[in-house]
Amino acid sequence: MKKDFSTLDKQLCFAVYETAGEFTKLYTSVLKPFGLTYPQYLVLLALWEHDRITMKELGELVGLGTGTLTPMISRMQEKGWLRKERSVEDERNVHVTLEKKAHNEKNTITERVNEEIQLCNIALSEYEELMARLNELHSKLRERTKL
Amino acid sequence: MKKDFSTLDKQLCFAVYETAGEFTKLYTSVLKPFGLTYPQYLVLLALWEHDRITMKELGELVGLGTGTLTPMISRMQEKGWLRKERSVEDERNVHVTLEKKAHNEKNTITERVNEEIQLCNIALSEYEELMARLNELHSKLRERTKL
DNA sequence: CACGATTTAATCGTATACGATTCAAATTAT
DNA sequence: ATAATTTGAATCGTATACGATTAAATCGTG
Repeated sequence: MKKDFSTLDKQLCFAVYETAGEFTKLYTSVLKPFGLTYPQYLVLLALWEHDRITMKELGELVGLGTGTLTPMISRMQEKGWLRKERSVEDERNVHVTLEKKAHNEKNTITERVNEEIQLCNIALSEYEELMARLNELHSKLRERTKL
Repeated sequence: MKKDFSTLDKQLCFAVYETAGEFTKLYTSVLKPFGLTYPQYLVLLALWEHDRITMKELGELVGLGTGTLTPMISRMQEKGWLRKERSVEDERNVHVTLEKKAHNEKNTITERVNEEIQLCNIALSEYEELMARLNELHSKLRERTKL
Protein backbone atom coordinates (compact mmCIF):
# COMPACT_ATOMS: atom_id res chain seq x y z
CA MET A 1 0.00 0.00 0.00
CA LYS A 2 2.66 2.49 1.12
CA LYS A 3 4.92 1.12 -1.60
CA ASP A 4 2.31 1.82 -4.27
CA PHE A 5 2.11 5.45 -3.29
CA SER A 6 5.84 5.81 -3.14
CA THR A 7 6.21 4.45 -6.65
CA LEU A 8 3.44 6.67 -7.92
CA ASP A 9 5.00 9.74 -6.36
CA LYS A 10 8.18 9.04 -8.21
CA GLN A 11 6.42 8.48 -11.49
CA LEU A 12 4.23 11.52 -11.07
CA CYS A 13 7.01 13.93 -10.26
CA PHE A 14 8.90 12.76 -13.34
CA ALA A 15 5.78 12.95 -15.49
CA VAL A 16 5.02 16.50 -14.43
CA TYR A 17 8.62 17.60 -14.74
CA GLU A 18 9.29 16.11 -18.14
CA THR A 19 5.94 16.96 -19.68
CA ALA A 20 6.32 20.56 -18.61
CA GLY A 21 9.77 20.50 -20.19
CA GLU A 22 8.51 19.16 -23.51
CA PHE A 23 5.67 21.62 -23.44
CA THR A 24 8.13 24.45 -22.96
CA LYS A 25 10.24 23.21 -25.85
CA LEU A 26 7.28 23.14 -28.23
CA TYR A 27 6.31 26.70 -27.38
CA THR A 28 9.92 27.84 -27.43
CA SER A 29 10.43 26.65 -31.00
CA VAL A 30 7.23 28.29 -32.20
CA LEU A 31 7.86 31.57 -30.37
CA LYS A 32 11.53 31.99 -31.19
CA PRO A 33 10.90 33.63 -34.61
CA PHE A 34 8.88 36.29 -32.80
CA GLY A 35 11.66 36.91 -30.29
CA LEU A 36 9.57 35.58 -27.42
CA THR A 37 10.15 32.97 -24.74
CA TYR A 38 7.44 30.77 -23.26
CA PRO A 39 7.03 32.73 -20.01
CA GLN A 40 7.00 35.97 -21.99
CA TYR A 41 4.20 34.55 -24.12
CA LEU A 42 2.22 33.74 -20.98
CA VAL A 43 2.66 37.36 -19.94
CA LEU A 44 1.30 38.50 -23.29
CA LEU A 45 -1.66 36.13 -22.97
CA ALA A 46 -2.45 37.64 -19.58
CA LEU A 47 -2.07 41.21 -20.85
CA TRP A 48 -4.13 40.61 -23.99
CA GLU A 49 -6.95 39.78 -21.61
CA HIS A 50 -6.24 42.46 -19.00
CA ASP A 51 -4.18 45.35 -20.28
CA ARG A 52 -2.65 48.00 -18.00
CA ILE A 53 -2.34 46.11 -14.72
CA THR A 54 0.24 46.37 -11.97
CA MET A 55 3.29 44.13 -11.60
CA LYS A 56 1.67 42.51 -8.60
CA GLU A 57 -1.54 41.70 -10.47
CA LEU A 58 0.42 40.39 -13.41
CA GLY A 59 2.50 38.25 -11.11
CA GLU A 60 -0.62 36.72 -9.65
CA LEU A 61 -2.05 36.02 -13.11
CA VAL A 62 1.02 34.16 -14.33
CA GLY A 63 2.08 32.80 -10.95
CA LEU A 64 5.45 34.53 -10.77
CA GLY A 65 7.15 36.63 -8.12
CA THR A 66 8.82 39.98 -8.51
CA GLY A 67 12.26 38.41 -8.58
CA THR A 68 11.42 36.75 -11.88
CA LEU A 69 8.98 39.26 -13.28
CA THR A 70 10.89 42.52 -12.89
CA PRO A 71 13.85 41.63 -15.12
CA MET A 72 11.59 39.79 -17.55
CA ILE A 73 9.23 42.71 -18.02
CA SER A 74 12.20 45.02 -18.48
CA ARG A 75 13.48 42.81 -21.28
CA MET A 76 10.06 42.83 -22.90
CA GLN A 77 9.99 46.61 -22.66
CA GLU A 78 13.36 46.85 -24.40
CA LYS A 79 11.98 44.70 -27.20
CA GLY A 80 8.98 46.99 -27.58
CA TRP A 81 6.19 44.65 -26.44
CA LEU A 82 5.07 46.84 -23.54
CA ARG A 83 6.00 49.72 -21.26
CA LYS A 84 6.23 50.19 -17.52
CA GLU A 85 4.85 53.34 -15.93
CA ARG A 86 5.10 54.31 -12.30
CA SER A 87 1.60 55.13 -11.07
CA VAL A 88 0.89 58.76 -10.20
CA GLU A 89 -1.80 58.11 -7.60
CA ASP A 90 0.20 55.47 -5.76
CA GLU A 91 3.88 55.52 -6.60
CA ARG A 92 4.43 52.06 -5.24
CA ASN A 93 2.56 50.64 -8.20
CA VAL A 94 3.96 50.14 -11.67
CA HIS A 95 1.44 49.75 -14.48
CA VAL A 96 2.28 47.48 -17.38
CA THR A 97 0.71 48.48 -20.70
CA LEU A 98 0.96 46.76 -24.07
CA GLU A 99 2.52 48.61 -26.99
CA LYS A 100 1.13 48.60 -30.53
CA LYS A 101 3.52 45.82 -31.51
CA ALA A 102 1.82 43.46 -29.06
CA HIS A 103 -1.64 44.29 -30.38
CA ASN A 104 -0.59 44.09 -34.01
CA GLU A 105 1.09 40.71 -33.72
CA LYS A 106 -1.49 39.10 -31.45
CA ASN A 107 -3.36 37.22 -34.15
CA THR A 108 -0.28 36.13 -36.04
CA ILE A 109 1.33 34.73 -32.91
CA THR A 110 -1.69 32.96 -31.44
CA GLU A 111 -2.61 31.47 -34.80
CA ARG A 112 0.92 30.19 -35.30
CA VAL A 113 0.86 28.63 -31.82
CA ASN A 114 -2.48 26.95 -32.40
CA GLU A 115 -1.29 25.66 -35.76
CA GLU A 116 1.58 23.89 -34.04
CA ILE A 117 -0.60 22.49 -31.29
CA GLN A 118 -2.99 21.03 -33.84
CA LEU A 119 -0.09 18.94 -35.15
CA CYS A 120 -0.14 16.97 -31.92
CA ASN A 121 -3.60 15.61 -32.66
CA ILE A 122 -4.94 16.12 -29.21
CA ALA A 123 -8.66 15.47 -28.96
CA LEU A 124 -10.93 17.94 -27.28
CA SER A 125 -11.83 15.37 -24.65
CA GLU A 126 -8.18 14.74 -23.88
CA TYR A 127 -7.63 18.43 -23.33
CA GLU A 128 -10.52 18.73 -20.98
CA GLU A 129 -9.67 15.62 -19.05
CA LEU A 130 -6.02 16.57 -18.61
CA MET A 131 -6.83 20.11 -17.62
CA ALA A 132 -9.38 19.00 -15.07
CA ARG A 133 -6.82 16.67 -13.49
CA LEU A 134 -4.12 19.29 -13.48
CA ASN A 135 -6.38 21.81 -11.85
CA GLU A 136 -7.40 19.25 -9.26
CA LEU A 137 -3.76 18.63 -8.40
CA HIS A 138 -2.99 22.32 -8.52
CA SER A 139 -5.69 23.21 -6.02
CA LYS A 140 -4.67 20.41 -3.68
CA LEU A 141 -1.07 21.54 -3.81
CA ARG A 142 -2.07 25.09 -2.99
CA GLU A 143 -4.40 24.00 -0.19
CA ARG A 144 -1.57 22.18 1.48
CA THR A 145 0.63 25.27 1.41
CA LYS A 146 -1.90 27.24 3.38
CA LEU A 147 -1.75 24.94 6.41
CA MET B 1 -14.60 25.18 -33.20
CA LYS B 2 -11.24 26.81 -33.76
CA LYS B 3 -12.09 29.20 -30.94
CA ASP B 4 -12.62 26.30 -28.55
CA PHE B 5 -9.18 24.93 -29.25
CA SER B 6 -7.57 28.31 -28.97
CA THR B 7 -9.10 28.87 -25.55
CA LEU B 8 -8.12 25.41 -24.41
CA ASP B 9 -4.56 25.92 -25.57
CA LYS B 10 -4.33 28.98 -23.42
CA GLN B 11 -5.81 27.26 -20.42
CA LEU B 12 -3.69 24.17 -20.83
CA CYS B 13 -0.40 25.99 -21.13
CA PHE B 14 -1.18 27.91 -17.97
CA ALA B 15 -2.34 24.77 -16.18
CA VAL B 16 0.84 22.88 -17.05
CA TYR B 17 3.06 25.84 -16.23
CA GLU B 18 1.50 26.71 -12.90
CA THR B 19 0.96 23.16 -11.68
CA ALA B 20 4.57 22.33 -12.42
CA GLY B 21 5.53 25.43 -10.46
CA GLU B 22 3.45 24.47 -7.43
CA PHE B 23 4.77 20.96 -7.62
CA THR B 24 8.32 22.28 -7.60
CA LYS B 25 7.57 24.45 -4.58
CA LEU B 26 6.22 21.56 -2.58
CA TYR B 27 9.27 19.45 -3.24
CA THR B 28 11.58 22.41 -2.69
CA SER B 29 10.25 23.02 0.80
CA VAL B 30 10.54 19.36 1.76
CA LEU B 31 14.01 18.93 0.29
CA LYS B 32 15.58 22.13 1.53
CA PRO B 33 16.52 20.69 4.98
CA PHE B 34 18.49 18.00 3.16
CA GLY B 35 20.32 20.58 1.04
CA LEU B 36 18.69 19.32 -2.13
CA THR B 37 16.79 21.01 -4.94
CA TYR B 38 13.94 19.39 -6.87
CA PRO B 39 15.99 18.55 -9.99
CA GLN B 40 18.77 17.23 -7.77
CA TYR B 41 16.24 14.95 -6.09
CA LEU B 42 15.16 13.66 -9.50
CA VAL B 43 18.80 12.86 -10.19
CA LEU B 44 19.01 10.92 -6.94
CA LEU B 45 15.81 9.03 -7.78
CA ALA B 46 17.34 8.05 -11.11
CA LEU B 47 20.64 7.02 -9.52
CA TRP B 48 19.02 5.05 -6.71
CA GLU B 49 17.53 2.91 -9.46
CA HIS B 50 20.58 2.83 -11.74
CA ASP B 51 23.83 3.61 -10.01
CA ARG B 52 27.08 4.27 -11.89
CA ILE B 53 25.81 5.50 -15.24
CA THR B 54 27.27 8.04 -17.68
CA MET B 55 26.28 11.69 -17.86
CA LYS B 56 24.54 11.00 -21.14
CA GLU B 57 22.46 8.15 -19.71
CA LEU B 58 21.58 10.21 -16.67
CA GLY B 59 20.58 13.10 -18.89
CA GLU B 60 18.23 10.84 -20.80
CA LEU B 61 16.69 9.49 -17.59
CA VAL B 62 15.89 12.92 -16.19
CA GLY B 63 15.38 14.65 -19.51
CA LEU B 64 18.17 17.18 -19.16
CA GLY B 65 21.01 18.24 -21.43
CA THR B 66 24.67 18.56 -20.60
CA GLY B 67 24.41 22.31 -20.25
CA THR B 68 22.18 21.85 -17.21
CA LEU B 69 23.53 18.59 -15.92
CA THR B 70 27.26 19.24 -15.83
CA PRO B 71 27.20 22.13 -13.33
CA MET B 72 24.41 20.50 -11.34
CA ILE B 73 26.27 17.22 -10.91
CA SER B 74 29.40 19.14 -9.95
CA ARG B 75 27.46 20.89 -7.18
CA MET B 76 26.12 17.56 -5.98
CA GLN B 77 29.64 16.19 -5.94
CA GLU B 78 30.81 19.11 -3.80
CA LYS B 79 28.00 18.35 -1.37
CA GLY B 80 29.06 14.73 -1.15
CA TRP B 81 26.06 13.04 -2.78
CA LEU B 82 28.04 11.44 -5.62
CA ARG B 83 31.29 11.46 -7.54
CA LYS B 84 32.25 11.82 -11.18
CA GLU B 85 34.87 9.53 -12.65
CA ARG B 86 36.28 9.68 -16.15
CA SER B 87 35.97 6.24 -17.69
CA VAL B 88 39.21 4.35 -18.33
CA GLU B 89 37.98 2.32 -21.30
CA ASP B 90 36.44 5.29 -23.09
CA GLU B 91 37.68 8.60 -21.80
CA ARG B 92 34.78 10.46 -23.38
CA ASN B 93 32.46 8.97 -20.79
CA VAL B 94 32.07 10.17 -17.24
CA HIS B 95 30.53 7.74 -14.77
CA VAL B 96 28.38 9.10 -11.99
CA THR B 97 28.39 7.04 -8.79
CA LEU B 98 26.49 7.60 -5.56
CA GLU B 99 28.42 8.18 -2.34
CA LYS B 100 27.53 6.60 1.00
CA LYS B 101 25.66 9.72 2.03
CA ALA B 102 23.14 9.19 -0.78
CA HIS B 103 22.59 5.56 0.19
CA ASN B 104 22.36 6.33 3.89
CA GLU B 105 19.81 9.11 3.53
CA LYS B 106 17.69 7.44 0.87
CA ASN B 107 14.99 6.18 3.18
CA THR B 108 14.81 9.29 5.32
CA ILE B 109 14.43 11.52 2.29
CA THR B 110 11.90 9.45 0.36
CA GLU B 111 9.82 8.85 3.46
CA ARG B 112 9.77 12.54 4.25
CA VAL B 113 8.70 13.32 0.69
CA ASN B 114 5.92 10.75 0.75
CA GLU B 115 4.74 12.04 4.10
CA GLU B 116 4.27 15.48 2.60
CA ILE B 117 2.54 14.18 -0.51
CA GLN B 118 0.07 12.25 1.64
CA LEU B 119 -1.05 15.58 3.09
CA CYS B 120 -2.53 16.49 -0.27
CA ASN B 121 -5.07 13.68 -0.04
CA ILE B 122 -4.65 12.54 -3.57
CA ALA B 123 -6.54 9.33 -4.30
CA LEU B 124 -4.80 6.46 -6.03
CA SER B 125 -7.21 6.72 -8.95
CA GLU B 126 -6.46 10.41 -9.34
CA TYR B 127 -2.76 9.69 -9.52
CA GLU B 128 -3.20 7.07 -12.15
CA GLU B 129 -5.58 9.12 -14.24
CA LEU B 130 -3.40 12.21 -14.16
CA MET B 131 -0.26 10.29 -14.94
CA ALA B 132 -1.87 8.50 -17.86
CA ARG B 133 -2.98 11.84 -19.32
CA LEU B 134 0.39 13.43 -18.79
CA ASN B 135 2.15 10.56 -20.47
CA GLU B 136 -0.27 10.73 -23.36
CA LEU B 137 0.49 14.41 -23.84
CA HIS B 138 4.18 13.82 -23.34
CA SER B 139 4.37 11.19 -26.05
CA LYS B 140 2.39 13.33 -28.48
CA LEU B 141 4.66 16.26 -27.83
CA ARG B 142 7.72 14.15 -28.49
CA GLU B 143 6.24 12.58 -31.62
CA ARG B 144 5.68 16.02 -33.11
CA THR B 145 9.32 16.96 -32.51
CA LYS B 146 10.50 14.07 -34.60
CA LEU B 147 8.73 15.29 -37.75
C1' DC C 1 47.22 3.26 -40.85
C1' DA C 2 45.33 7.84 -41.60
C1' DC C 3 41.94 11.21 -41.45
C1' DG C 4 37.41 12.81 -41.49
C1' DA C 5 32.99 11.91 -39.07
C1' DT C 6 30.85 11.01 -34.80
C1' DT C 7 30.28 10.95 -29.90
C1' DT C 8 30.51 12.79 -25.16
C1' DA C 9 31.38 16.47 -21.86
C1' DA C 10 32.36 20.96 -20.77
C1' DT C 11 31.65 25.77 -21.57
C1' DC C 12 29.20 30.00 -22.88
C1' DG C 13 25.33 33.27 -23.37
C1' DT C 14 20.75 34.25 -22.34
C1' DA C 15 16.54 33.70 -19.71
C1' DT C 16 14.03 31.87 -16.06
C1' DA C 17 12.81 30.92 -11.07
C1' DC C 18 12.67 31.76 -6.08
C1' DG C 19 13.54 33.26 -1.32
C1' DA C 20 15.48 37.00 1.17
C1' DT C 21 16.63 41.62 1.54
C1' DT C 22 16.24 46.46 0.66
C1' DC C 23 14.01 50.72 -0.17
C1' DA C 24 10.56 54.04 -0.90
C1' DA C 25 5.77 55.14 -0.60
C1' DA C 26 1.42 54.72 1.66
C1' DT C 27 -1.55 53.39 5.43
C1' DT C 28 -2.50 52.72 10.23
C1' DA C 29 -2.23 53.48 14.99
C1' DT C 30 -1.37 56.26 18.85
C1' DA D 1 0.76 64.48 12.98
C1' DT D 2 4.45 61.42 13.57
C1' DA D 3 5.97 56.83 14.48
C1' DA D 4 5.23 51.98 13.32
C1' DT D 5 3.61 48.91 10.04
C1' DT D 6 2.49 47.38 5.63
C1' DT D 7 2.89 47.18 0.75
C1' DG D 8 4.96 46.94 -3.95
C1' DA D 9 9.14 46.79 -6.74
C1' DA D 10 13.73 46.21 -7.35
C1' DT D 11 17.87 43.77 -6.26
C1' DC D 12 20.84 39.92 -4.87
C1' DG D 13 22.47 35.13 -4.55
C1' DT D 14 21.90 30.60 -6.02
C1' DA D 15 20.22 27.08 -9.14
C1' DT D 16 18.08 25.69 -13.17
C1' DA D 17 17.34 25.29 -18.33
C1' DC D 18 18.64 25.21 -23.20
C1' DG D 19 20.86 25.86 -27.71
C1' DA D 20 25.28 26.51 -29.68
C1' DT D 21 30.03 26.00 -29.62
C1' DT D 22 34.28 23.80 -28.33
C1' DA D 23 37.44 20.15 -27.29
C1' DA D 24 38.95 15.64 -26.74
C1' DA D 25 38.50 10.74 -27.71
C1' DT D 26 36.91 7.08 -30.65
C1' DC D 27 35.28 5.08 -34.79
C1' DG D 28 34.83 3.99 -39.71
C1' DT D 29 36.45 3.52 -44.15
C1' DG D 30 39.64 3.77 -47.75
